[in-house]
Amino acid sequence: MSNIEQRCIDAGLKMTAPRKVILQVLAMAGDHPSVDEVYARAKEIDSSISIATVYRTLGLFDELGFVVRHEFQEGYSRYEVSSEHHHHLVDLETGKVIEFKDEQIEKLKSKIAHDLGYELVECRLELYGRKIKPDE
Amino acid sequence: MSNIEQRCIDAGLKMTAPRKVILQVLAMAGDHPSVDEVYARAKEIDSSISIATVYRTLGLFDELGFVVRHEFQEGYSRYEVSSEHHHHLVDLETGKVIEFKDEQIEKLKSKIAHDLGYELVECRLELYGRKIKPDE
DNA sequence: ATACCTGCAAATGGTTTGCGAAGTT
DNA sequence: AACTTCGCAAACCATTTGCAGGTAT
Repeated sequence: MSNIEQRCIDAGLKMTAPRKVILQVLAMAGDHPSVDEVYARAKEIDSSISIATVYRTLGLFDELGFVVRHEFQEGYSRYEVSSEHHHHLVDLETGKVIEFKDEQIEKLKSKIAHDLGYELVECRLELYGRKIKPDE
Repeated sequence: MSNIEQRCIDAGLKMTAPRKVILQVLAMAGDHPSVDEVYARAKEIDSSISIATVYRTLGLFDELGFVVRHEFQEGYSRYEVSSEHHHHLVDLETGKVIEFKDEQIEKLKSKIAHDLGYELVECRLELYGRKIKPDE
């Protein structure tokens, strides 16, 4: 039984077939799939699943903190299994999402908020860039 | 004639009544109004204006770089007259948007992108926080 | 005159939701 | 049995768009 599955049970959720399928999809996902992608992957396991359930389940998992919902500048949401705090760089040409972590940025963010008289609660930091090719 | 109005003419845009009204609204706005807010303010000047025109005009001004479109985590867009590069801190309690600039952050962003093999093209940096009250 | 613009209303598209049926505990 | 959860289809809602009439240049 997966880590999240146990946490679902602890949270009092019923372990239904669709949820197990979505959990399985998330466990296998090393990327940042959109709802449609999660739906497509889930359907390969059980074609009877409904996209409404995918939306509901991902929303639920987000509320419970099992996944993180991102809205990069694409017009739809992507989800990732939550892990250590990090930010993202989006490849403007391929759409590929790269994760990064930077201690200096973390400190700077808090400091800036503080200097403005605010306690930093959350933040969104996304870099959008183009891959540098050695030969140009 | 406003600065942007001149730039519209230079860009070859026809200076129609609706555009002048929206320009006037933007010139008066010191904040980050949503489309609905721009629409409401514009209607006070000329009630015949259509929200489709507000959407079209703001989209056009955004393309031309006269305004900047933001999508804070609210489910709709806000616009601001473009000025010097800066980022935003959103007050989670009031929704108020505070602008800030930080040279260190700018350098760090580029460095991070570079270290990942990318040229930084654009970025989104939003802080969300709660005001620190002296008595707590 | 002729592009370009506008208002209106309909369409879009991702996301949410009401409902009755089905599943979990 | 009691309460969730599901699939389906309809509803939502911000935004976009087709169209036919209007307007700046």
